[in-house]
Amino acid sequence: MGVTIYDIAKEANVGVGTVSRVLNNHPSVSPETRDHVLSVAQRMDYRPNASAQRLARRKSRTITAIMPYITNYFFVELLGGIQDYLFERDYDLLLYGVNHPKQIENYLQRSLRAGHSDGMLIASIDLPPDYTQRYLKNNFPIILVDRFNEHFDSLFVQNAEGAHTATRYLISLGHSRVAMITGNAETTPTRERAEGYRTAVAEFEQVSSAGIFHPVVESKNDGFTKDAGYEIMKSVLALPGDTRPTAVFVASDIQAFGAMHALKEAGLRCPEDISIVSFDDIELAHYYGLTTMRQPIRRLGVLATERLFARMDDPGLDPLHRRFTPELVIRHTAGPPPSRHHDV
Amino acid sequence: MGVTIYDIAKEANVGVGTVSRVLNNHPSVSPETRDHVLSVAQRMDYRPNASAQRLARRKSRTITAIMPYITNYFFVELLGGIQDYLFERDYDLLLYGVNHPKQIENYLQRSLRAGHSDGMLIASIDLPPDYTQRYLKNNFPIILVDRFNEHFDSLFVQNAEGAHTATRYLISLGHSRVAMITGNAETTPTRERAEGYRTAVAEFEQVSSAGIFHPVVESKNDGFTKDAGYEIMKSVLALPGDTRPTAVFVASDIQAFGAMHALKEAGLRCPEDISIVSFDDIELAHYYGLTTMRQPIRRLGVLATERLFARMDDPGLDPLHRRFTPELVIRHTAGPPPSRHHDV
DNA sequence: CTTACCTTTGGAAACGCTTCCACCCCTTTC
DNA sequence: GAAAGGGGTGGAAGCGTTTCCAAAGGTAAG
Repeated sequence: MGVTIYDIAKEANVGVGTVSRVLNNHPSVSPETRDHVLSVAQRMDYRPNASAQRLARRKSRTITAIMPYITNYFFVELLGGIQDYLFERDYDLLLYGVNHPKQIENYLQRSLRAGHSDGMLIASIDLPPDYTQRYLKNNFPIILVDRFNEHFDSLFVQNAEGAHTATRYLISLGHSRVAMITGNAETTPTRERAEGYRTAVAEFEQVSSAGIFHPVVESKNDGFTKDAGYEIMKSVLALPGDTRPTAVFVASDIQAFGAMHALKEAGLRCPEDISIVSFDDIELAHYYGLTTMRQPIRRLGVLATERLFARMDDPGLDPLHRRFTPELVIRHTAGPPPSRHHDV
Repeated sequence: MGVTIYDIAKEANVGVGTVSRVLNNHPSVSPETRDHVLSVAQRMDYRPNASAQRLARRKSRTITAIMPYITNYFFVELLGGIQDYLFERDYDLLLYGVNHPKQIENYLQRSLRAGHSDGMLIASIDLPPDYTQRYLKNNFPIILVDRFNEHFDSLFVQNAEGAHTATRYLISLGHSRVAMITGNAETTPTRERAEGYRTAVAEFEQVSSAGIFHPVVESKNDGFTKDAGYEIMKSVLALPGDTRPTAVFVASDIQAFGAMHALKEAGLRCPEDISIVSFDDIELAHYYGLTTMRQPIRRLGVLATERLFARMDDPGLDPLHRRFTPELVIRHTAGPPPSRHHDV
């Protein structure tokens, strides 16, 4: 049906080898032959067959990315970074967006087919152990983003350190009763950020924790939603007066939006009545004056892809584990606790 | 290097045809042969070669999606719909995200290679005329989303009608001096929505327009950003008192957020002092009580993909043009104009 | 004039699968 | 007992490239 290089070869009175060389800009072709073949190809509206090229080259010029559709901004930012890099390299991107955890296994399975793609980026997903083995065995180039695995290149932010910094900042403002609002209990970011929070609280004798609050029911997006933040903050506010925190570390900006809404509804002001520091620094955070921990998401995408190409070039590379320290961005949602505030 | 069906055939003492039939669940294989071949394949850790399959089948089981990274929410929602559908069908998604308009040409070029993908979804992008011809000539299955083209299936929202409804709603509340805030002038959604706005205003003698306001300088995302909304609203507020509108139709939720911020900064309340109706109904709109026109984005993604599969099955289908009417979602940012308000 | 080398070329083999055709053997039917 | 049919199988051909090898022709050196 389509025009093949054989058709071109016949029409141009040359061999298929020559046609192929012309089309691939191979140096050893005379200029006249090149021009002639090119003009014939154009005239016949030749379109190379991608599948045949992939098979013959044993390269797909495609990479796969697997990531959850969770927390939109993260996804879009990361993808933007990845695609910028791929565009330069003329690589295609095969995207597996995870809407439901059950899809992960299926996606990993598909990615295992030979010649499917030349490498893979896995973001915000814990790689199942059996697949760890299989990928290692095939020596398939894999980079983990926002997750750590000793066997693979991993780029991730230091959740615990970030949470620690955020909590210490609240304490440094004078708060002695703090709380944490976070996502579903068993998830990696929640676990790590809670750890940082606990450590910070434990460092100060005079500071006590009013608790770490999770969504009551397992909620979507690992619990990192505005609605979850709203509901959780309501239950925090329902605490008896003397056990109620004056400051809350919220594990994500998106939850912080919900939490602030609950505050407003309860007639409380932020930061005058309750201070909030959150995590992520999504675009809207700037807009709503959120004091938060910044993650360099787009940069993570670019660097991960860069590393993937390095590994595709040289699969023997030792796993590289690169941590990024989130940075405190001070805006207007955290201040001194009410008592002190009144002293001023 | 990898295990091929020839290796399996030899090991299992059968022909390659049989191996292929087993792996593809072809009916005419005896149960014993099937089990035996399957166990050999498993033992040898056989992984089919995707490129070879694509070449031999003349099908890639992949579809391409091209869309701008503009207005995050739209992108993510649409992609979610597309991927849900593809997952069921066991198809892969090749994503070309457009960060810069110059990339479009390159992406279209790549998609033109034979065997690259079985069909394509193009969202929020005007197809260049020369490519229209080329795709038509190849009879390549293409679906347009959020854009209209007579030659291809198109699914799109009725921007003009939506804008018309929004503006009429403001007028029905009693506003007689309204304005519109929108994106960069030459873009399709801006053009269409402005048209609906103009029509609505023209229908009422007693109503006058305070103008249609675009970003002063061309801004990113076609001008649909919070910052643009903020800046534009500031210039609207700078209008002399008697020419200042009491209601504004903002062409996107994201700009409305910025506009509301400008209002707040100027000490004005919404809707008491100035009413706002916007367009899109992104997730946050609900949260901030925005009265807006809802677009069924995710549904658009699902239906577009469904149609793409129908077309891949039968490329002879006549182009289908399906319009979706945006729906007015009344929340709390639009009310009667100040004068009337005081009368109450 | 011979040898050596370089540039350019043609074409076969390989990539790893699917599919079609021919064939075998076993039932069923008359 | 012969003919017809059908399930199961082997293997060749084909998908459309790339790449390697051999060879042709030309030029430079001896």
